[in-house]
Amino acid sequence: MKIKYTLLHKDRNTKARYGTITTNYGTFETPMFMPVGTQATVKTLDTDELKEIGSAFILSNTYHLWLRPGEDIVNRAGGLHKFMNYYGPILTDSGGFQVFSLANAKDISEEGVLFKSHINGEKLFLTPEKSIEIQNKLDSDIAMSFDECPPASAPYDYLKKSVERTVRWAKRGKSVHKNENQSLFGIVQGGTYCDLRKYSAIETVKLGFDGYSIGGVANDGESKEDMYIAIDYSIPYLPEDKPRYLMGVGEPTDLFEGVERGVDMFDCVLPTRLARHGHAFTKYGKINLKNAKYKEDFTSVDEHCDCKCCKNYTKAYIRHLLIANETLGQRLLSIHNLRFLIKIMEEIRNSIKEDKFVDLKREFYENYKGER
RNA sequence: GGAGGGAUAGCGAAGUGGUCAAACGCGGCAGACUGUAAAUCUGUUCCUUCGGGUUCCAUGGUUCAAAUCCAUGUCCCUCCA
Repeated sequence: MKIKYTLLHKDRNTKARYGTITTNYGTFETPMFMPVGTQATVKTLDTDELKEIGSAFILSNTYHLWLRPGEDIVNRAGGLHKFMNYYGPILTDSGGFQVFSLANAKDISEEGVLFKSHINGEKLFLTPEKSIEIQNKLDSDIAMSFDECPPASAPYDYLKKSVERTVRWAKRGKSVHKNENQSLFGIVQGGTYCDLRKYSAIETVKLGFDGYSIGGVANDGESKEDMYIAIDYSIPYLPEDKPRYLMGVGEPTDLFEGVERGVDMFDCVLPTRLARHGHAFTKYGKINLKNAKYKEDFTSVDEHCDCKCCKNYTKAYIRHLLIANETLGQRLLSIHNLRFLIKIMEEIRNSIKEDKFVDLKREFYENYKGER
């Protein structure tokens, strides 16, 4: 079946909303944060651990799985869930972001995008139709339309052409989407331009998708303000009865800002990447566990956290693991950072239900400062 | 006892008359990271009141100039007896 979004409560003071998404793997509350598992794995975690920290949807990536191991292998394995042993909902990104992020993917035409494989340099051509076909075979619960994700610094004229083409790509992708067990989302682009966001949203919504994403907001040194503007320019044109997904975001404060503006779904590599690089989110801000000041700090990473890293280990131990290049350190911090964001979302949902989102946000910001 | 090789910044290791406060690696200290080409990348690492000061085992010497050449000493390594 397709996913079903149910709007259950609108916050009295902001555009924040509480709802549920029903999937083949159960019903999950929104707003939600989705861990990223590009290559059919949330780096360093196994699927039991994902369940333990309360993850619902996780992401995977069309481009990466297309290259390796290939969508046919995943398909013959019985689909992505079975292949990776994750029996929860999975969303696959279309490869659109890779058009932007891979240095070798520069040849963009109406037909599609010419990539040079980052693995072996092989020339590969990805089209909107191909992306959807691959995602059909991967058998994710939500497929994303193939979009171009240009940097916000791109000139207006380019962004305009790109947005128009992305709408045409969305239409082409939708026309070949056959998997009745899979939902399909459209993506709103348009940088920080009000008219482009409006055009992109209205035209994409006309095509009729199961949900709508706001893309191109976390690129290329773009400022926070630009991100918030892009959301504000897009949301008014999205239907209330479909989920809104802010792609590639974010930091703890970004989640609050997004929810406040009416976003239901978020994903970001940051919690896991920061973890692998030794950084942890805490109630009082981000900390770098590799810093010498934690050498003899025998307290937990975040005393307010209920994850197994914080319940069982000390900063000094985690630091030792990181410095000694032991992967357990990266694993434990990944678990913590993901749990931190997922727990924020739990608190956010509860606050919306009681119309206290503004209070929760204020309280969070009062505590969450820079480095501690 | 004989023959030879070596001692360079926290460690390893280049450099064999001036362009050397001394390559490079590791270690140390910090920073970046937002739909993951990312267990990655960047900066920094003798002292300094930022003018400069003091270094390449020690001492003495040659030279306008020495980590680099010479002498002596100390310590280390290899081989032969």
